[in-house]
Amino acid sequence: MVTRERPTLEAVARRAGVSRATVSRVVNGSTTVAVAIRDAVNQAVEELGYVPNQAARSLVTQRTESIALILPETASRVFSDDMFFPAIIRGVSMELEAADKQLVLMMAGSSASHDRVERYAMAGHVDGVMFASMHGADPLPGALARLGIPVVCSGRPMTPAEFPVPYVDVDHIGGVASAVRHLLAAGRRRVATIAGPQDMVAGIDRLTGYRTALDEAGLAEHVAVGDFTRESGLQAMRRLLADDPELDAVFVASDMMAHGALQALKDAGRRVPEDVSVIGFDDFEISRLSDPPLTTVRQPIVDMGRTMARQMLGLVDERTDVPPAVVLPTELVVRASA
Amino acid sequence: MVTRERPTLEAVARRAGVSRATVSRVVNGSTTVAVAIRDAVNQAVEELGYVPNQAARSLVTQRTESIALILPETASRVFSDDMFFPAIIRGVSMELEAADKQLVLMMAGSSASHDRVERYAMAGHVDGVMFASMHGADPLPGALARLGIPVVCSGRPMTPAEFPVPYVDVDHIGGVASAVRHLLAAGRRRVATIAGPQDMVAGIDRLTGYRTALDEAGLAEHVAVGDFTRESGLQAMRRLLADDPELDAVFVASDMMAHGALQALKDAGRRVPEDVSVIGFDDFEISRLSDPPLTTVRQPIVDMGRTMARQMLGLVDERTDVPPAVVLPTELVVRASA
DNA sequence: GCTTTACGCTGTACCGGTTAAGTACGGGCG
DNA sequence: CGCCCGTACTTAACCGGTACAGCGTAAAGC
Repeated sequence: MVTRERPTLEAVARRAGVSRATVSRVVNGSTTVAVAIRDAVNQAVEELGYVPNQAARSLVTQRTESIALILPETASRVFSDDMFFPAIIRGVSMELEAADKQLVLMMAGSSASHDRVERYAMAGHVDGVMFASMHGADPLPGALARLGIPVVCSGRPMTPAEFPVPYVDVDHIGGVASAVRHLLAAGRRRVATIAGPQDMVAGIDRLTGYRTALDEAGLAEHVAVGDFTRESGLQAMRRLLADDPELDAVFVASDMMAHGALQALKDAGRRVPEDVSVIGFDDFEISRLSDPPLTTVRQPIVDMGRTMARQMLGLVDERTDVPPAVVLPTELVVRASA
Repeated sequence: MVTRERPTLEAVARRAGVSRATVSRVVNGSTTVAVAIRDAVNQAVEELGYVPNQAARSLVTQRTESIALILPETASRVFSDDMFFPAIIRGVSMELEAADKQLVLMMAGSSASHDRVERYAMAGHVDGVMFASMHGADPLPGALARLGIPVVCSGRPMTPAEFPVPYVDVDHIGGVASAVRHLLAAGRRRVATIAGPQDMVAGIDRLTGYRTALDEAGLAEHVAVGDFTRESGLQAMRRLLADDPELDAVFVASDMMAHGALQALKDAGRRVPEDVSVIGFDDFEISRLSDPPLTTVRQPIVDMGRTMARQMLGLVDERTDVPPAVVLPTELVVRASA
């Protein structure tokens, strides 16, 4: 490997016949440089193909211009993770790119990798850390924030955090409630739900939304709990049907579970939506393609990523107007299943 | 933001009553340090919570311990991208993590971002660059390699590259050929294909595999071209059926297109696999769940990621045994559709 | 005409590590 | 006993930038 010598400031300075400091000012776009000199420097930069060395720059500025995004390396990978995280990454990446910051991706989950993340952030390798974790009880975000490192989370933290961390979340409760109201407005009266895991904010809040809407209507609730996977949705739907063969609608707390539920309903000879209406949550691409296409609550995942990134950029710039919490709206997407 | 002062080598040295150099040697695990001193230093490190500053280290070692992964930011996002890249990322990430290297993610595609990537790599911010691009005609990998920067590509480059770049690919041709032979062995004789875009290696090679197997059997080929999307698969299947209503099998060059084809076949009243056998390529999760479950050629995407990363690690270590090309095996996964 | 002020550039001290060269010291050997 | 040598540490010179103090020059002020 020939790693061609990269030209340094010094080299550019010599060639342009000025001092290192002047070249630095030109490169960093200072205004107080005479036009003639600026042009000469720029020409030298051009000719030598000079690119500033980031390590040297970081050393003195104490900034790296890069931001870490931590993904939980869920030991048992859930299929929906493969739909969720890419969208988050895309959103984050768009926003960071616009700000000319770099994105460093890290997996965390094991306590070993926890340490890794902490040490990494402490080593000053990044200017801030974003958590795409959906498990809100993680102590790491708070720990880093306590150390003065800018942190943003996706999803409201579950523990009321002694050290509060800015977060962005979506309006689970409002979205679910309006979905359930949609079912009620269509005349459904035996509305069940397949809830998500109750140790995640997303699972909890979506169940709350369901309860809210049912309370309003004075109807009895009917809950089965799944773990967001398709298989668990299938099982949960079977249980619901066994408990109440007459149910006429079900709100399912994730699209993957909803697809499992559709399968169970088909197996049980129920027609969707004629016999049973189904509404999911997520609005993944596949939900447009299922049979029938799934009515679902869309959460703006790419926007979550963008928003996280924007908050992060605000934090690293030490702006004071960074909101401690942003809750993005959800939207009911009506298709054939309800 | 209180950015608590991070302790430096100097601080640790003072506390341990030794010189900076000695602390450095302890931290980097040099053997020529007396046990007593080593322990004293380690204790001081512990007490102060010392973490070496990466920028300072990089400045002198000329290594950053991080590797970039470039994803093409396909302007018109294809759904399958959302299945492919996460798997690549996962593979890469596993391997890099094991080697204690960081992963920097960058999107590229626009020529502006091209520049960005080039400057970024040149700035010495990463030790090497991996391209997860599937469009093999990109000049950037070659350009970086020429500058002496370690580069690895996923997918055989299309242009025979004046400056060769190590790559990892899968055995498209062999996998497709065995899929088609599977169809022939089941007695199918009018075997069509829905090919991928002919400006991508994956599209070209998979078509070649189909042709190879059909040539062997002395059968006529029947080709429609899609662009790897579900919709294009649906359209292509319609064309194939219109051209030859008697066809009894089709190899489809991607799972997404295969799902479109299944739809078109259903619309046309054909039963799968009774009337028409269908085989896809990719083995995405959804293919297990389709109706009928899709027989498909699996490509080991996570392994591709791992392999890329391993090659990259070899390159940055300047090992001489880094293979210029690795071709991973594909595997026919037989389900109900063929 | 001489001082004051502003401007624009240079010199240089850092940033926090690594590492080659230098030094102190104890032990083996002639 | 003096010499040499290896071991284990310290000293100091970088790495490649940034930023601040300082200085020369020219325009403005009186």
